Amino acid sequence: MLELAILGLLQETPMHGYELRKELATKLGTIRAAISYGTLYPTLKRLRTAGWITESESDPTMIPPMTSKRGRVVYKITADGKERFADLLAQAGPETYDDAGFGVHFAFFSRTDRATRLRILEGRRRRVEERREGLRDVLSRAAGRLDAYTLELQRHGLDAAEREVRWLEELITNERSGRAPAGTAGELDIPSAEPPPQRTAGDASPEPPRPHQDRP
Amino acid sequence: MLELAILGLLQETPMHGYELRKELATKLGTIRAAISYGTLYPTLKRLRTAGWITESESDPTMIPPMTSKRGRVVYKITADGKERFADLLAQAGPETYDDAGFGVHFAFFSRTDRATRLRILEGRRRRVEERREGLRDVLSRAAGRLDAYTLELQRHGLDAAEREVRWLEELITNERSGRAPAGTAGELDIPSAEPPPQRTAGDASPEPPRPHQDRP
DNA sequence: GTCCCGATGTATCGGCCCGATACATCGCAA
DNA sequence: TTGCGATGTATCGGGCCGATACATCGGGAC
Repeated sequence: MLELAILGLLQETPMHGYELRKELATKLGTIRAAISYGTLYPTLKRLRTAGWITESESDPTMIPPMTSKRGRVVYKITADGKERFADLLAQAGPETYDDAGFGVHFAFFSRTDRATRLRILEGRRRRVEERREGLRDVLSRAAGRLDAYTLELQRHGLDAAEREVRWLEELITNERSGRAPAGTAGELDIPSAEPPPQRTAGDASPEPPRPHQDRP
Repeated sequence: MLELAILGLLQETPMHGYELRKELATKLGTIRAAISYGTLYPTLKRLRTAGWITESESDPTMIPPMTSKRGRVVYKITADGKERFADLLAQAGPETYDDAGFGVHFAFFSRTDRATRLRILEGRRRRVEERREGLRDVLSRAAGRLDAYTLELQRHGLDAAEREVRWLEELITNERSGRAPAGTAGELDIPSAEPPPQRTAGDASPEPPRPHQDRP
């Protein structure tokens, strides 16, 4: 999951680790507070070994605020890396629908075609609905077995789940209303051995989402 | 964190692994869907090594639905384990206030004294408030730098954070109104080298929480 | 009758990710 | 000039996960 996020950010511009961490924190602020260096650097090494990115010493004269010759390593995405990024964006496994996975995918929706966006949104919705049903079951059937605090926790969780389903519903409606994407509401998971044509960048998402009513 | 949860459940009644996993799933349904066996069994082994629990082959004649002589291992908490559980419940580190840590602690609030409950509730509130402020900052200052989908994600996250703060506020008010716990609202983190007197079980939480308005 | 399937049950392995820690430099203010 | 906070790279032990393997039990399909 982190792999996808890193590739996505490096697609915009090359960066060194520290910078990357900060960008990651603001882009994924909802998902995780800040990525640990104990995660970041090993992951970067892994990506480098795989050939998705390159490491290089930064040219000291190019960085205005830093005149030093210290070892700042700048990471840059490769052509293979861009391909990999596109693959990861388009393909959706089970881990695409948990909190972290969905968040990362969603954060890069502006680089995802509408069909994939819908597929992921609906997959996530299904996941949250299941969670919601589970909580409802517990609250109705096992209510007597649990103490008041545990029940309160479940209630709060149920509330959050219901709210997220509604949010997803709005987003899905929005996506569809842009223009109906060929298929009707029936069959949503096309086998899709091939990811969509993948034009290099900045083609998708003509209209932005605005499903949230502004709170005063 | 899992350690606390296991000790807490085994305090109620001895269990074997499979059962434990199911109980864990219903008790912590909001926190994590279901604990992995790849986590559960190593953790149980760790707890056994530490002396907090004992493993024993179940007496086949005692289990009504199962007449077999198969190797079902029943885990039981020890006296040391109960002490350990009380310690973990009372002491709160930084990890007590993240999603998972807070959830587990909250789930066992009925076995926690009021002072500790308040301390944890307020610590969690502070944590969520920080998160909320961070999201507000991003939404106001860095709005231009981010695409519409990323912003929508932040908005949804901010909404959830605001909602949780309100929830915590209600819970805190509730706790306080039960009876004012000696100290005023000023100093909340007593050094507390010793956990509260620890009467073996079933003493805390005279009145249950009901901060949630019933939705129809 | 028997055959297979889903629930029950225990256990390991590779891998991701985290917090703690160590170390070094830069700009700035006391 | 001293020292502190931000910047910057990196490793280590350990928790937790998903995938996998293996075995038994009760019951329904055939």
